[in-house]
Amino acid sequence: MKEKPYHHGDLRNKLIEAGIGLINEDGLKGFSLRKVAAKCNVSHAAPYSHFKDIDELIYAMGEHVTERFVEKMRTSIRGQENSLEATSLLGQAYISFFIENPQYFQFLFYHSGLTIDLDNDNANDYPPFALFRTTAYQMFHSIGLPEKAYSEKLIVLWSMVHGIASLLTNQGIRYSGDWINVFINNCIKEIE
Amino acid sequence: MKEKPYHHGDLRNKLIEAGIGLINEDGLKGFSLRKVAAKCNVSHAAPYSHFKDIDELIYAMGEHVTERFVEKMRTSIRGQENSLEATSLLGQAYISFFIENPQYFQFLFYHSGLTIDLDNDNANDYPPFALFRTTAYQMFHSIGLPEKAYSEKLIVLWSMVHGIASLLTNQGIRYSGDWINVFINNCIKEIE
DNA sequence: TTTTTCAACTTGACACTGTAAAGATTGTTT
DNA sequence: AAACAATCTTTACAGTGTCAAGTTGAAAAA
Repeated sequence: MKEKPYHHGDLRNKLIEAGIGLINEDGLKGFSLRKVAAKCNVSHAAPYSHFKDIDELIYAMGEHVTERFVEKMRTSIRGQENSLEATSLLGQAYISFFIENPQYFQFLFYHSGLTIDLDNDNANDYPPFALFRTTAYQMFHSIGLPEKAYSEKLIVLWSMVHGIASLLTNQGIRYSGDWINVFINNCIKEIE
Repeated sequence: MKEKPYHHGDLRNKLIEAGIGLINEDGLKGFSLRKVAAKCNVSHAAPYSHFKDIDELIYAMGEHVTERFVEKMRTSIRGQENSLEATSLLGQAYISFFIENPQYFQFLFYHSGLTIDLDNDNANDYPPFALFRTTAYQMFHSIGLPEKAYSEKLIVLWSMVHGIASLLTNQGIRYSGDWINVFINNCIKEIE
């Protein structure tokens, strides 16, 4: 509705959606620009009207997935007043998102070209991380943690959640389903 | 010395070494079977005498890198009697290995095709993990942790170390150098 | 010694990939 | 109506993995 660029509809957005769909179907290895174009019934060079190269399409797909990702995190803490509980819920949402979409972890963090700056607390940074930080900081405040330790404790917490997601979504690593709860429980313990 | 297959020397091993070298130089994106063959002064189809396809070469490269990886972990605890200290050292070696070779994390865990079974304590599993488990279990014993909690605590510990390595070696994530020590210190705290 | 054998390697081909250049299409602007 | 500009197609090229057929040469068999 925003932009109807041409007689074929809004190809740009359709390419992004088709690209994400292709990753869900064929995985990262089977991904190709020409397949995405074919999925949209356009010629193989049509994407070049909207993206400089394949990496720019992949980046746009990454932004799109990130939006869904942060949206899931947001809804997971909607109406939650207790910041300790909220931090735990965010961690669970973080992990659940990648368990529900196992392809996305590798895609987001190793292919999409996104950049995260862990040093600047207020830079234009990665929304999921910013959300996690805001909530965690409230929690740190509520439990009386000295402000000096905030950023350190935050990174440790996040790396733990991130590491769990990494292990659980790694294609080569097998585990029984119950590990998820084990992780989350330990995550909560770590927070307290 | 073991096997001199043919008049061109032991191509199989040279392909593996050249492949690892190529990843160090051009990164994972620039990797190709034909480049590896060219690096060995051999025709583009020659690798097929030693590997069924490119994935089999990559897997062999993964095994080779894993050997170096576990070797570094082993030497890091050589002569160390204190199991708590040893566990900490293993964690540091784990992280250091990937900081020294930033390409290897993504390669090992997302391209090499290695498989890890977190459920079986005595399966023919991933050597770095097996080493970490053995040492951590000794440490658990020494601090009097109930045996029932061993495997849980182990996975939590490892996912933390793994998550730190993941974040610190991610190309898109920027951080100031000091985070490494912050992580390690917190890791030690978590172990105690 | 001569011959046979056979794994290791080369050559050539194929389908597929990303991408660039040039041309065609069509809505918008002048 | 004419010019424009954005969107899409066609064509082309270098690079990729992989297969099939041919070549080589060292070691085994005669």
